[in-house]
Amino acid sequence: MPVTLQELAEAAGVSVATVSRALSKSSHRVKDATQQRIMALAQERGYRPNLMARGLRTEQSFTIGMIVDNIISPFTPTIIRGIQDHLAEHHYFSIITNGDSDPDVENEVMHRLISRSIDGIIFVEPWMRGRSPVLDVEHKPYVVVHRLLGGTARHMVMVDDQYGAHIAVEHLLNLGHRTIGFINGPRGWESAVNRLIGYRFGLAEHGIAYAPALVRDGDWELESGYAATVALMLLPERPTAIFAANDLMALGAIYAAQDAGLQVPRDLAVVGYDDRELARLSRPTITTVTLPCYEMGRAAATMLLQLLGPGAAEDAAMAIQGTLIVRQSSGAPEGHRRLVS
Amino acid sequence: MPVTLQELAEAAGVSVATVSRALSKSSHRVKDATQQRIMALAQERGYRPNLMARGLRTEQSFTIGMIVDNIISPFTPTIIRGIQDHLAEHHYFSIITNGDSDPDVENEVMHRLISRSIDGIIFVEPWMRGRSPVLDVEHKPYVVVHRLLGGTARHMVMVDDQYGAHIAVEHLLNLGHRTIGFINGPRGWESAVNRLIGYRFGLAEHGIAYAPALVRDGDWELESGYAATVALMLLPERPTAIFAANDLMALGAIYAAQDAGLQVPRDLAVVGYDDRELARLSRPTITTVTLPCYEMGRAAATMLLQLLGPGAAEDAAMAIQGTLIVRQSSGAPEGHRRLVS
DNA sequence: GTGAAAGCGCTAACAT
DNA sequence: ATGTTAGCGCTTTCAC
Repeated sequence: MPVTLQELAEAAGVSVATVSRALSKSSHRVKDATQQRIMALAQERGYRPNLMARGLRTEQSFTIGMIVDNIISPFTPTIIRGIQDHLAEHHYFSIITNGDSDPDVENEVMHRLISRSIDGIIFVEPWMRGRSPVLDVEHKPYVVVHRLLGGTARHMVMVDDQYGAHIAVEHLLNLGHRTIGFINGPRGWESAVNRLIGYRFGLAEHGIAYAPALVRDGDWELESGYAATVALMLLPERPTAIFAANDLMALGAIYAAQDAGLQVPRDLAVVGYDDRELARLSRPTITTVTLPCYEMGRAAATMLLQLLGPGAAEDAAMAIQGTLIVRQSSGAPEGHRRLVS
Repeated sequence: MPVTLQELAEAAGVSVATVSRALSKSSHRVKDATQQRIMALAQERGYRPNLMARGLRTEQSFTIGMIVDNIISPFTPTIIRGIQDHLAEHHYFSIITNGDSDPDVENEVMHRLISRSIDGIIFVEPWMRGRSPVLDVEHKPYVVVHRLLGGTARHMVMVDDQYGAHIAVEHLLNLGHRTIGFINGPRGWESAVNRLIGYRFGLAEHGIAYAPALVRDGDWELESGYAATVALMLLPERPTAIFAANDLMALGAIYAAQDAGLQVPRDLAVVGYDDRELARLSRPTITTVTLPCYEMGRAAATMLLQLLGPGAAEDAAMAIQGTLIVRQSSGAPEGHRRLVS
């Protein structure tokens, strides 16, 4: 049977109140001698507070809920890890549940989490529209990470997609490319919109006119990258480089180029996005922009714990920047000097 | 403020005990009329039981702990998903923590989980040796999934690696191969030992003598698969097929073959293990044996909930079988992925 | 500086 | 069939 405060109190010859005070940094002070004695005793008997009892009393569980869309999805585990590492440093634990792309499931799960007296919630790629009336009413703070389909949340952490697309395109421009195809994600995705902005901004900076024909909408899958590349190769002014909005489509682009007898990067440079494992394994390896999942997770956890602390809860939206990882698939095109590594 | 039993009791004009009984299937019966009235009232006011309070009383939290080695690892999320899906069906939640390949961390985390009154624990690829004195003393049941470094646990769910290796080799034998190289994992890994047994058993079944020279130890990484293949190709009796103990090394084998001017599968057939994403993306796509992570997770959760229920807790060890996925690398006639839609 | 006592929301043994 | 009561382990006034 686990050791309780009462047992400690009897053994030390004091009251439970004193033991409680000695073990937690309470406002009331305890005489140093007794404090030492009690702490030694607790150590010796292996006392561990019953957190359910404490939570019942203090209305604080040191547990937060996480509603992820699906834990089996490429970026989610890394985001979770970022969250958990920060939580662990503050002695918080997390209960993770899947929302399964269903607002009803998310809603039900939210209630069940509240039922467990969690202190707050982090939504990872949720399907709800950014505001949760339920949580607002219950005064449970929440933070949204990575994706938000419409609406805005008061507290959120996103990727800086404009920046990411910008550095990708800039890399190709610095290599001397002037005709750069862009295989984007499907219309309607926030990240697709922002990556297009970043792409256009990069071109504009270098005084290159935007040509809509160079932009194709993929669906994030390899096949769509392949098809888009085939189409781009048929253009009168053939692109010498392609920026794909994710690594999967970039790999499709590479396969299409190879099937057309082109060599990557010699005949066609390719840059991806996400830095998935495949970008390190493919031949050639793929130059890509990292999705800063771990950092986003950490940022979200930091934000939530701040909300849990004292002080005003101001609205906050963070955008985390990825970095460019240069690999084999991008290279200086023939006749051009490599300007930046 | 959340609705409590007491509020419901006052509103219904009965005692809290009656409300409690009406809402939970207690052994004591409540008059149908009052029961209906109370349930309607609870529904109307959105009553949700405070699970911390209930847990404090019943010593049951309907929460289990999960200690995974690292949530960012290829198989873990799928195992977790399997566990969570089964738990959800029984209204259990799970608290997931990382053990980080460190028995001390695992131990500390275990204590902190107990402190939260979890009902049981599932270890996913743990570093502890199979038995936890702490949990045994606390009478907290636990199940180990997927990997166990030495020792045995009373309750565990593993992969049937002998079977997996067997069907892989059998596939190659059925294709007519007689000299089959085997790139295994490092010595000392349980799964490497078992996969070797499966390999040898497959050969023996077809009356083929075991040739130690055909077996190489890799370290699970792509490069080791590459190096092993280069070595195997130099043998006097060159293998016409290679079975690699994971997909990464299989990809290394394919690259080595390609660099040697050989075509896969025409000149060398390759079979992997795990069915990672890369097996579907590489060129050629890789024939492989699935690691039944989801099923293992489900089995583990089932086992644990059984332990939590009434009845004797017999020791149990399950081995789950994967299946063979035939793709291009072993010469599947119609295993080609469609690239253009 | 320490103790006594109340109570968080719930269930279960004991009454009626 | 329902009410009364005790208590799970803890924190926190309120006394002294």
